[in-house]
Formats: sequence, structure tokens, C-alpha cells
Amino acid sequence: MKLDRLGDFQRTHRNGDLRLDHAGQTVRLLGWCRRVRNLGSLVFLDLRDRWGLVQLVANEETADPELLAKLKAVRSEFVLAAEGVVAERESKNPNMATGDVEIRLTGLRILNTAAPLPFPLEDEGVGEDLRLTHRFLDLRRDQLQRNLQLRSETTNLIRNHFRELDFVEIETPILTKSTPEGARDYLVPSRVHPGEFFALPQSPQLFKQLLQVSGFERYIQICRCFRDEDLRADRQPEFTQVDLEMSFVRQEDIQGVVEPLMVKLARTVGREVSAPFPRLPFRDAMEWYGSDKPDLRCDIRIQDATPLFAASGFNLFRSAADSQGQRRVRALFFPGEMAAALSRKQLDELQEVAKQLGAGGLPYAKWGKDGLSSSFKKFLEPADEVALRQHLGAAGEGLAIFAVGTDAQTSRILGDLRLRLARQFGQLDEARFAFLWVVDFPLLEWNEEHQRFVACHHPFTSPHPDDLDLLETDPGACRAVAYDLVLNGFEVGGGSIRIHDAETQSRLFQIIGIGAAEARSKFGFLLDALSYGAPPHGGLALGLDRLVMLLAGVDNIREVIAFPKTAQARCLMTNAPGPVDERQLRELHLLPETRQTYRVGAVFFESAEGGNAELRGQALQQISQLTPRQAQGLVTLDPHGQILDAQSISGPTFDF
RNA sequence: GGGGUUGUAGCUCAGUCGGUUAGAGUGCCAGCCUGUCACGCUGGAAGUCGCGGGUUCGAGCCCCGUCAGCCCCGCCA
Repeated sequence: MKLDRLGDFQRTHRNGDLRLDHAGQTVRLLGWCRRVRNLGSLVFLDLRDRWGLVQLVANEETADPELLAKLKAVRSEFVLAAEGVVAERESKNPNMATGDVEIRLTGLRILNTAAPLPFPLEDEGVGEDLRLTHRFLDLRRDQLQRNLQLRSETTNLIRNHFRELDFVEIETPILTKSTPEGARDYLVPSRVHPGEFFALPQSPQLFKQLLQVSGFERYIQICRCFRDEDLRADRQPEFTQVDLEMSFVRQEDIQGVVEPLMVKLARTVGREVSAPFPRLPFRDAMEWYGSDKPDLRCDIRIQDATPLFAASGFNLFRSAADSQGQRRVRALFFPGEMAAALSRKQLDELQEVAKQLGAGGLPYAKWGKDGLSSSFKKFLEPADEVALRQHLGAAGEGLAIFAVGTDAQTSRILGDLRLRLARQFGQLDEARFAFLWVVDFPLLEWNEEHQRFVACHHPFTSPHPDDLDLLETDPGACRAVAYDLVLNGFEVGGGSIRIHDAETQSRLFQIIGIGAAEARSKFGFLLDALSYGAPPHGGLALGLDRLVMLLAGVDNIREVIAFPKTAQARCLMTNAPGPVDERQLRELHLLPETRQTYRVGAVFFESAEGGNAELRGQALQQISQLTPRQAQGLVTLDPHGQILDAQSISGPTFDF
């Protein structure tokens, strides 16, 4: 098809803006054909641009035949420039913002054609692999257009918020240094320095701290971070952080600049939240919700039921009660008919889920229309049942589920089931934005694999001032001045007050197994900086992708990233990662240089098991006679054909 | 690294107990159609049943392996 040129054509209006007020005006529009409805001598076409949709029309009686023919040739997603007169419609469409008007065409340019799309833009439920392969088309869809516009508005609002608070935006390096601790680094080989590597930043953590030493008391950056770890619905190998750091602050000061931002952001999507947000110590979060990022849209809490079973005939529970706190019986009670009506089959399915989470089974007690039913009913005397109901606050109908084990085990099981069942029973208030701060995280945790303590947050986090004495005596009990911002069960931010003196920093490195020498070589610049007048400082990083995901009301960060990777960390559109030319690898010293020295000639192979000096001598003599260049080698092989020893005898070498 | 799940027409899916030529809706192509807006009507083309191997007289269906998408565990300071 012969294409028309854009030429000096300029749009006069955005498609979505046209209203009855414009009736009679001649307008020029640009966009994509969403759909043609060809009724024979009357043709309609919906023209889409970034701002909306408007109907174009031409009919046989009034339109130029050439224009009508051109219009009929248009297919979905053709790119058009249209000129026409805004007119009131004969039959209006109340479902469309521009549904009262249509454009009676006086001119049409076909700027480009389009092949039939591999998937419809209108439908939900298209396979995600297909969408990712043709992401540039997927991004035409309304939902993604809205999500990315929301993301843009969000970053604008964030920048404005911090600019008003006098923050400075500073960029930090993408090519930086690999550091121990933390996630696996993405590495970039250096061409200039053979065998050496840059690392892409897991976060600009150290740079922002150094900027505090430099006197930028309020720093902000919206920056890309990289972690070479396995993916999840809310984790991509590259993601965006809103990174901030302030000097001369306490935890409350950081929270104080972030909370009003969250209030504003929530408002952009029509949610009202009020600051200050609840502060929940880590210990309570684990105790009540079995999670360090509890979803407070449901207020059901895990309860300790251990003492109730101190004299129980139910061995499983009583043995926990006898364990002096090593193991506990913990429970969740879901009130309501829906919970009480859970069938045997559903309970079995739930038990399977619990087993997946590491439970041995799923003891339950259910109070429904027919009274009590329980997997341990025979151990429940009437008095026990009354005590149990009272303890759990189970007045009416409902379902109690139990988990036995260490706190880590029971938290994991009940934390997961709490969310699953709350959602199933409609006890999760989907309309709410439930922000909170989880505070008082432990500073360190014991790592079995490495047989040492590792930092829970990162090794620059300040120990809680009250716990400084514990650092060497009981490191696991030492709290950190660290805080996570949680929204609806997602960690959307995390931060801490940092260590700002070289001595404490060195102490901490020591405790996590980084000796003085290693600390010097890996973090010398930080220790130096801390010794030249580093102010007390702290900050936080927000996960922009997760935040926008929650604002957009979607359940996957790929929906708010223009070009995301699959769960296997691949880009289906570009097919990255992919192989590269050998030449590139050589430049980066990842392959040996091209020029190599080869020795050519005959080779005598000898078994390692039974060599015979005399035979060998004869063979070598024969070989030497056979080869004009007198090039020979002696190679010893093991029984599997592996080379044990290669000894060159003589002969010239050749360069290739 | 482990577990679960999905893979059939461009797309979304159905496909019975293993049995004749693998279907539907939609999209696409052609014709008709003056008020459509998920236009309508008629007709047509369209398949490496993800890939490889096996069992069987016979495999979309059963078995083994493998690849890819998604979810989860480990991992993610």
C-alpha cells in the first residue's frame, strides 16, 4: 500500500478532548485505528491516541469516493492523520467520553499500515510470554498505559516532595565495586584491566553515606539497582529504588519525611491514609502476624495457646507445653459462618498447604451449626473447650487452626495461612491501604551455612544504643535501629540509622567475620570517610516498583515495568541475555588471546599402567625417523584417557 | 538447586475410555450491508497438538526426558 506523508500536518486536538462544544470546528487528529466498522456505504472508525478515542465517520452521499475507498482500506492499528468537522452524533454512545460527537472526514492520510496483531489489545488473559515477546504492542493496552502513566506521576510527586523539603538529587555510579555480604552481584568485566571487574550496584548504599560525609545533608535519588538472585512476582533482577539519606537525624525524622509522601501518593489513587503510621516492633510482628511484613488489612492475630494444653491428653500439644518455651502451640481463630462452614475436603486441602509450609499436620477446632468438630476432639473435655473458646476469644461460630513447633516454624505456617484464609473468608479489607513501620529488627542473625553472624539489614546499620554492650556478648540479641515500611503485606521500604564512627564500624565488621585486613581492602574508603568528621546519619530506600504496583492495584511488578524480565531472568523481546562474539570476549580477557604457540609433530601415547622403557625407546626412534621436522612429544595418559603428563621432546614451534 | 502448574488454529480455550478426516468462539481474508460503537449476515483459508524418545495394531490423550511461561521454597545485606 502506498503510504501518505505526514508533511506539514499538525494535530489541532487530542482525540479524547473533543466534546459537543467543538461542533462545527474543523479539526486535525492523529493516532491509531482501533477498529473499523464498515457498513457498506457508511464507515465508522475509532481513532486512538495517548489521550483517548474518537469516532471518525464518512458516508457515500457526502464523502469523496477516493476518501471513502481509502477509509475502507484501513485495518486495525493503521496509523492515520485525519481531518474533519466535529458534529453531533445521530446515535450517541454514553460509554465513551467523546460519545456525543464524531468527526465527519474531509481528509485522511494513511501514515503507516499494520500487520494483524499477534494478540488482541482489548482482551485480558493473553499469555504473558506472548505479551512479553511483543511488549511494544502490549504497552499499547489501556492497563499498561495507565500503569506507566501512574508510575510517571508517582516519580514526579516523589521528586517534588523531596525538592520541597530541600533534598539534593545526586547520581551515583552504575559501574562500581563488588562488595562482600548481600546479594549476588552482576559483574562487568573491565577491558582496560585484565581479570578485573566492576559490579552493578545492589543499591547506592555506601555512596549515599559518603555524600553525608561530604555535607549533602539531604540526598535523594531515584536509581536503578541490580541483584543477581532468583525472581518472584515482586522481584526483578533490576529494579528501582527511591533512595534517600539525611544527616543529624533519628529514626523518627526519616519516618517523618516519608509518611506525608505516602499520604500524598495514596491520595493520587483515591485512598485516604493518615499519618503517623503504626510502629510495630519486629518481635510483635512475628508473634502476632507470623511475618516481618504483616498485612494489617486483617486484624486477626496469632495467639499463644500453649498453657492451655499443659495437662492435655493430646500428646502433640502437651509435649510442646512441656518444652519450656522451645516449642509452642499457636493458633489463629477466624470468626464467622464462612470459616465455620469449611468442609472436610477444604480442611484437607488446607492441611496440604500447611505441610508444604513445613507443618506435620493441621490440627483444627471448628464451631459450626452442629457444635464442635475438631481433629483432636477426643482430647477436649467440655471444660477444656470452654477454656479454649475463652482464650481464643471465640464467641460464636468460627474456625481455629493450630501449629506446633519452634517460633520460626509456627510463624511461617500461621503467617501464611492467616493471609490465605483471611482472603478466602473475605476478612481482608481490600479497600484499605494499611501502612505500618516494623521497627527494632535484630541487628544480626546466625547463618548456618557460613557458621557466622550476618547483618539482617546491612553491615552499616547502627546497633540500638541500649544494646551496644551486647555486641560481643550476645550478638543475636542486639537490636538495630532499622525500620521497614510495610504496605498491605509488602515491604515497600527499608532503612536504618547508620554507624557513623570508624570504631563501631570496625567492631561490626569483626563480628560478622570481616577482619581488619579485609575491612581495609574492601571498605577502606568507608572507614576513612568515617574518620574525617562523618555526621550521624540515616536513611531509607523505597521500592518504587512495588509501591507503584500497589498503587495501581496489580499483583505483579512486571505490570508496572515497561520492559521486564521473565521469572528465568530473560527478556523475551530482545532475547537477552545472549551469546557475544569471541572477539568481544577476547577484548574483555574472558577468552585467551588469539595468538598462541603450538608445537607440532608426532606424539607417542603411553599407558600409565605398563610402560616399557625399551619399547618406548624403539617407538621414539621410529617416530623421529618418520617426521621430517623432528617434532615429537611424549604424553602419558591415565586409564581414562586423561593426560597425566606431557613432555615435549624437540621440534620447532609455529605461531598461528 | 527443589516443588507445583500450564503448553492444541494468530488469540482464548474444548477435546470423553487411547480409535474414522482434531473442534468452538474470536481474529484474519472475500462478498453483502446507511447509524455502528464487541456492528450484522454469508462464505473461505488457517494445526510441527511445545520439542525428543518410548509403550501400543493405533497416542493430542499413557510413560520417560527436555524446553518455555507462571507461582512458591531456598536465595534476595
